[in-house]
Amino acid sequence: MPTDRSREVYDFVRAYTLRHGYAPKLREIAVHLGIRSRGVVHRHLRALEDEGWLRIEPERARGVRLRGHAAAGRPGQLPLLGRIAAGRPIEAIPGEDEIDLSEFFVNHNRFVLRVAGNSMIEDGILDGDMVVIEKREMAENGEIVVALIDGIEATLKRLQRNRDGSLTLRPANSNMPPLRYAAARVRIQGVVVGQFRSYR
Amino acid sequence: MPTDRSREVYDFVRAYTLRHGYAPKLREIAVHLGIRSRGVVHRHLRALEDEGWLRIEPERARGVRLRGHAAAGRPGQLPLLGRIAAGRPIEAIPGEDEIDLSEFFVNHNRFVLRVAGNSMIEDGILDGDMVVIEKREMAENGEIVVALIDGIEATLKRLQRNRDGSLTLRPANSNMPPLRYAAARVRIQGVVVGQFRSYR
DNA sequence: GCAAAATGTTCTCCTTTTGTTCTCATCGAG
DNA sequence: CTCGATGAGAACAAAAGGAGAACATTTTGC
Repeated sequence: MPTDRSREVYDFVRAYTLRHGYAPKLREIAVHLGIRSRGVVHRHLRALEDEGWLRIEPERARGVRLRGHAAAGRPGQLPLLGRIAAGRPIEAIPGEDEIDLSEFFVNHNRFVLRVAGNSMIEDGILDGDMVVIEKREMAENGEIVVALIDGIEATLKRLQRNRDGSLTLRPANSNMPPLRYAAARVRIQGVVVGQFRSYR
Repeated sequence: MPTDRSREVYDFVRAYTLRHGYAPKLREIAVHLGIRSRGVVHRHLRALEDEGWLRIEPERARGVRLRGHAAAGRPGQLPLLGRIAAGRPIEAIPGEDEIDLSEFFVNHNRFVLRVAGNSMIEDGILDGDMVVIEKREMAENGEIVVALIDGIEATLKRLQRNRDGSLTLRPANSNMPPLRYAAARVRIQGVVVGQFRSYR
């Protein structure tokens, strides 16, 4: 959040909007904060917009829109426009016009790993990608896990539990063989819950 | 940790940050520790920064950022633990112990598309993935773009500009042929700047 | 529909607050 | 005594915050 005063502006806009169903005017914001100048308020709103907290419809009275009411006002939201595919322009998806990234990334027990190597390439996890790991010791069949083998070697593989209690770790790469281990040799460190990649 | 007093500073900064979502001002830290001088607090913060416990954004009010695991729990930030690969346990990456997601995702001119189809599968973009698009009309050679063809068909392809001015749109899928169009038929709507995927 | 009022926007000028950098003083341990 | 840690406080640059004028556009009142 930009600054103290901007935060107060945001809090008021948010409270007002939730109560009335529409945004306050600059003057109303100003009065509430004891500011005489609408220009000052506008500057605060602009700062908030730059950091993604809200959107301003230009020249419109009450033209301030909160970004995503669900996320308790945290940034991390992007408009979800629609599907792209072969055929027709981008369609807006009705009822799903915004995607809350924070819900996905705001973590309880998560961290990021940068992936090296191509062992999971057929699952779309490429060299250099970031994977979001949720720290836990248990994992279910078919989940992609960070497994520590013999306490010295950590890998990213898909987990398969065998009937005899042993574990098979399957790479997603036809050139690499699945590896089977006694349960005692493998310690699950976490499970992949997300992945992302930056193109620049 | 540098010294006892620095530890007290750090503890307060951490507690304050986790509770409020933003860092305290130097003055607030000083009051809490019974110090009269902001300069003293600044010296402690500098010492903590030198040892990697936090980061100071210069000249910024509330510009102290916790680093590493301390930051976990704040939206937009996840600890970046290190690389995972074949061989040895997770290594911490020195100097890169934190990744700011909000900087990447929260942006003025971006939106998300859900990808349908497998035309970019060899670039690791799978059916159902989300791609982050930055709205712009220009794109450079080799960038992955959202292209609108003849005003009716939007696709995700890698852009190649040919010498004669025409454009080639290359799928990342050996089963699909590259398509060549006159420049007039193609309108770039945006460029892929990121991608992510949720595993549940 | 039209004019007046209100609203949003941009600007410049100003004060206060904050972070930053100093120097100097104190105190305790080795 | 010397050194390091700590504090006080002054001085300064930058950021944060505000006032108000001027203007364009929208909204409102009739």
